[in-house]
Amino acid sequence: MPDQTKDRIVDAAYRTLVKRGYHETGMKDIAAAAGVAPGLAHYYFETKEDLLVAAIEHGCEPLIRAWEAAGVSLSGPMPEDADPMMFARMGFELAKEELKTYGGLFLLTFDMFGVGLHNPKIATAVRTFIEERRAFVARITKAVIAGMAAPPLASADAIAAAIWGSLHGIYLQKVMNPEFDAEAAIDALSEMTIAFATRPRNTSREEG
Amino acid sequence: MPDQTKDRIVDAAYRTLVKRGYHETGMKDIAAAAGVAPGLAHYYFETKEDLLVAAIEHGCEPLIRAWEAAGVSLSGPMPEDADPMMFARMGFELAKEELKTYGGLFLLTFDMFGVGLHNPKIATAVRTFIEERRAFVARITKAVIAGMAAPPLASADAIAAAIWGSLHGIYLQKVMNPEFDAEAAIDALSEMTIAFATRPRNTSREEG
DNA sequence: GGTCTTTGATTGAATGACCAAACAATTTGG
DNA sequence: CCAAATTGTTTGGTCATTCAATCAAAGACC
Repeated sequence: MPDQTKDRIVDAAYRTLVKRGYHETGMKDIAAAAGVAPGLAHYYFETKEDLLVAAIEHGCEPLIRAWEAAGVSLSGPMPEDADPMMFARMGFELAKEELKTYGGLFLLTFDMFGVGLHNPKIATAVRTFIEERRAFVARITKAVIAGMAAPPLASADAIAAAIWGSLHGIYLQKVMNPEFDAEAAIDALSEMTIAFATRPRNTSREEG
Repeated sequence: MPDQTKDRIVDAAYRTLVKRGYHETGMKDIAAAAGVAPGLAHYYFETKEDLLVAAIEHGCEPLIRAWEAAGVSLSGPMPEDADPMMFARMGFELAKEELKTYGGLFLLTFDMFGVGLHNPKIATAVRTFIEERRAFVARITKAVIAGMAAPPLASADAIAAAIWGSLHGIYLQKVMNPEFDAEAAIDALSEMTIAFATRPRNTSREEG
């Protein structure tokens, strides 16, 4: 029952951290939620920080599995045969879906960002978290650009950073205010992005 | 010397909070940085939270003054005579400038977001902070849309939310990793946005 | 098969430190 | 002389982490 216990602790940590936030939940709270003595949390995780990143990874699992069920892997390459524009459209649709289904995860993610601002261990976790996902968007972006009639001035990486950033800026607004219409914002982003990707060659060029 | 002292405390709070973060700085640290007894911080600010929002407002002042020097006020209306596209372009340029000049402010802002996730008083401060700035972007967006040959499907508010979100998503990446090329990302966002705003009428329409 | 030993899991209390806020006392300035 | 400003300590509580002690199960030895 040892591994199972560890999982129980991580799951309890996830639920408690989502509900109360990193700085507002103590190790005791997590241990209590897992039905376990306070000391045991430290037996499996040296520090509270380690438990936070474990909780986030735990929370991301279903989301990553959803993506792979849709035929995309976070770290793997793009399927050669598929239409990259289809992935882009699907990405925006999935983003809307995720926000509805995994709201707690986004809450915890922004909490982690906040902690990472002044906590070196969490900061490196945040950096790899961001880079991994941004690189994923960049892969799709690159494929889309390859098929554009009028290729953009900006690099695929820069565009990917803007798109990933926009999605997370929208998530932020939603997390801070549940009344906020995140779907409309993602639709707007989708409209702009897709219009840009499918514009005809003769459009007048702009300089940044 | 009473008001002056209060300002000294707010300024010390701003500097300390930027350097060490909300949860890592104590009232004593702030008081010490202001060269003042610990109790005095509580004399002027009931709670640490109040001091945080005061520090943020203090940090935003130069930025707002810079905008007004450029002829725009955060809360006021758009100037009737000016070209809205010019404001849009200028906005992106100013965003790049701000990130270079007021990096500490953005750090503290994201810290505030993180605190606001589970702190009601800060949460309302964050919501008005976001709404104020998003409304500002929406005003420009509305004016730009009015001049578009092919008006968008999305509402001005939704587009503004996507653009404001994108900027802050880019700020986030920069704050979490100083190596990140935020200027390139803002240029990419600018290119996409302006291309979308200036596209000709006959572009094929997309559905979200 | 029955004791002895080891190992890892688990407990719950103790440690040591920190901090926001409250407060009583002192100073300053008008 | 009074009120506002300022001090520095006290209070009351929290929290991550440590640690010695218990427990259960699995071998090892006879």
